[in-house]
Amino acid sequence: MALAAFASISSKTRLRIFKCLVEAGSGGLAAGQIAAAVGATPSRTSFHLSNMSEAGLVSSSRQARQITYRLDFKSVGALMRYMLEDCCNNNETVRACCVAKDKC
Amino acid sequence: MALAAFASISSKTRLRIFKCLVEAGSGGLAAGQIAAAVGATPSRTSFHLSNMSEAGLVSSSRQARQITYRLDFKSVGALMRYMLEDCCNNNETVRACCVAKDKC
DNA sequence: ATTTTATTTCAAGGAAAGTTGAAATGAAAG
DNA sequence: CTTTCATTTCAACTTTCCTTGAAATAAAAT
Repeated sequence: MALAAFASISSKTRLRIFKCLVEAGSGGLAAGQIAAAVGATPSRTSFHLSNMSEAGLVSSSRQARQITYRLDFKSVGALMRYMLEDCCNNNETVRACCVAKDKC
Repeated sequence: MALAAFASISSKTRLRIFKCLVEAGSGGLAAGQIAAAVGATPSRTSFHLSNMSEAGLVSSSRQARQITYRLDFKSVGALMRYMLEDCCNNNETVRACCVAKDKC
């Protein structure tokens, strides 16, 4: 799942969608609004959103005709934790960057 | 640079190399040792190492015939910070996961 | 029922990345 | 200066991913 998440956010368009959804917060955004915000076609946006969904980065729910996408902040947190703990073995240099900006 | 770094660690083999270099610590490992450790051919390993080098994740230096690769822990820390700060806008849920395991 | 709006799915073509094995480089040793 | 060892580069092939535009689905309004 971590590999898929890393692959997902390594696309320029998807990282833009990601940031967009961070700004939107827990309320999320409809697919069409996301497409407009990042300047991509609906079908391309839909493609990228389902990629992000498979990677566990976003969740979705339908309200009438619109489908709202929300960033799964817990899942993103778990990804960061995986990186820090499982990949970096809690390395101090890396950990310090996560705690305070000036340590980095 | 962040995009390249995410793309780099989204490959199974490269993530294995990454973990291998975390274990090796600041002393690093020679290319051949890395290849043996991850069970990949020298040429494939070399390919992946130069990908990681371009992404800024590792540095290298030659000692006689061997080339030692080291993980750039500062660069990894900066990547984590970028993710937390620039991408996630210091979101509390995400930040909590980086600070303490039980919060995640 | 038909139309409109929002979104997804599909097929096809193009671009990028991964793999392999052989050849090339660079450095030390005989 | 030829051989050996460690690593990289290259070419060819395969696989995977991205993009586009058209068609399909899903829900609401007329």
